[in-house]
Amino acid sequence: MTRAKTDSVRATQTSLAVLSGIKALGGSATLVELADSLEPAKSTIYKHLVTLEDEGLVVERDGEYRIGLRWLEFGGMAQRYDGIYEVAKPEVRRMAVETGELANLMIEEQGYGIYIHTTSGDQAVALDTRLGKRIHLHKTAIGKALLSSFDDDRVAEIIETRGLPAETENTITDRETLFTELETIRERGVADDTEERVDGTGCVGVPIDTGDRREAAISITAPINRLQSPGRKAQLIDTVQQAANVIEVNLAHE
Amino acid sequence: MTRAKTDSVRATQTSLAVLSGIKALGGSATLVELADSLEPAKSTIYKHLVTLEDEGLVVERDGEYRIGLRWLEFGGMAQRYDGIYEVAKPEVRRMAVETGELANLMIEEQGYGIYIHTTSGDQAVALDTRLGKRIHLHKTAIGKALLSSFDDDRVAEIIETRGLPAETENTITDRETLFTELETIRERGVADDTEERVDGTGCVGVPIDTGDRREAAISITAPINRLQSPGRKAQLIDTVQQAANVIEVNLAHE
DNA sequence: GTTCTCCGTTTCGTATTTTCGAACGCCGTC
DNA sequence: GACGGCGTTCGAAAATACGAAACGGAGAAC
Repeated sequence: MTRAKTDSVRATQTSLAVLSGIKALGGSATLVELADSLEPAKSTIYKHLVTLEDEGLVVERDGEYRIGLRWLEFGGMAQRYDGIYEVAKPEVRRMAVETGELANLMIEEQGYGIYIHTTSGDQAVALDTRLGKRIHLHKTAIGKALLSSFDDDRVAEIIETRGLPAETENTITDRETLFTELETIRERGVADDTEERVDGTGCVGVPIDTGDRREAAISITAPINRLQSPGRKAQLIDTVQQAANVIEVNLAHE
Repeated sequence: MTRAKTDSVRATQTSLAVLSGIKALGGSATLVELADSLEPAKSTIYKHLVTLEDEGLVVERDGEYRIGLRWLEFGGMAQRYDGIYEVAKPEVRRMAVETGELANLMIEEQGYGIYIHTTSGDQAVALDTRLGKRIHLHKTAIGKALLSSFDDDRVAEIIETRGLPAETENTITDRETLFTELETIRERGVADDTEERVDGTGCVGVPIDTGDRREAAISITAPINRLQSPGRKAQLIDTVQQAANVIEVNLAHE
């Protein structure tokens, strides 16, 4: 089908396709639903489901298959591998409490940004930026903050492998525009976006100097009406920058 | 009903064995380390690693393979499937803040208990009860609280499939002792343990009535010296029971 | 009560893959 | 300049994942 470098283990890919199928169908699905939406034969999917259930990666309940909690066992391990999560977590929470908005922590992996922690304040927008959510880096302030801490070669490589797909009308889809913006972010020390990923919301984000660990960034997401008030925006930027500072100091002291 | 023994997809199991191998080696490992600790040939493990890396389940960094953040993508989905997580999360946090101890939320799956949320207060013990941690239900107060909300048949089935292995000298390993204890827990409405899973710490936990959702329980973990002071223990029990109440009310109102 | 329908489950033969062990080539160290 | 450790590639043989079709049980329809 696709390019054959060191060709992969097909059965593993099939298993993952089944898992992705469950996810695509909203988190739970019957065998027939999966067979209809996926390529492999029903019996094949069934066999994979049985295998995955044995391993705890899939659970059957009320006649439907859903993602198992075993994923958290490995996920929790990946989440705290760097130690960044544990240091940043209290500061992210403080941002959410102080501002009432949605506060996030992101790490780059394989050219994508992954939210490894999010906390909602009491006026926070309800969004899909949940734990484990994986997005293109160019689509949001926190992702652009991450990109701004990479050198141009690395950014170019990410653009090449992951592309610059649009999400809303405001998403940056042009390579030159993105590089210009990253330069601006590096000068100002803060990234922002206005309805670049989700209509009606925007973010302010800053990168975190993690020493020799993986790059990370934090952000605050807010509805645009609050974000467009200049005083409010300055306040949010201040909060994010202070939090980043605290995290950097604590990381350095570990 | 009966285990039909539709034989499993072996390659998928091998992939998972590789993942478990990485986990067993502390979260990161080289190919040779894995080949030494696992059954399959080096080249086989290598091929699986390449496949898993393509999928984001494994990431290579500094010459070592480690668990990828993609696990959080599915894990986050499993975590919040029931809606229990989001309702309980703020109350668990409140418990941690009020008491300064470690507060936990657990759900049963396939006969095991999985911590789907934990929060540390400012005096909390440092423990391995992290997000996604999977333990035998009989080994800890929160697990016994879960068991106390099941009927005897279901408890018997779990004992049969998962056993009653010991963790410390105080772990309950006898079936009758466990059933007696569960009866006591049902009467008192609260479960506790003293060094039954980890020497030096104990817990108090209560089950949560989740309606028709999956059963859940919350607990507070503390060092035994604080837990053995009667006034303190009563205080912790009170906190846990109140939190459970709030969660139950909020779940019913959804 | 009978038929119909849907869905999970099982069977089975074969072509496809996984698997293994050996060999290769890279890189830093002795 | 050889050595040792490592990730990577190769080819052949064995193992098994796969698909098509059939089974059977539970409701729904009539």
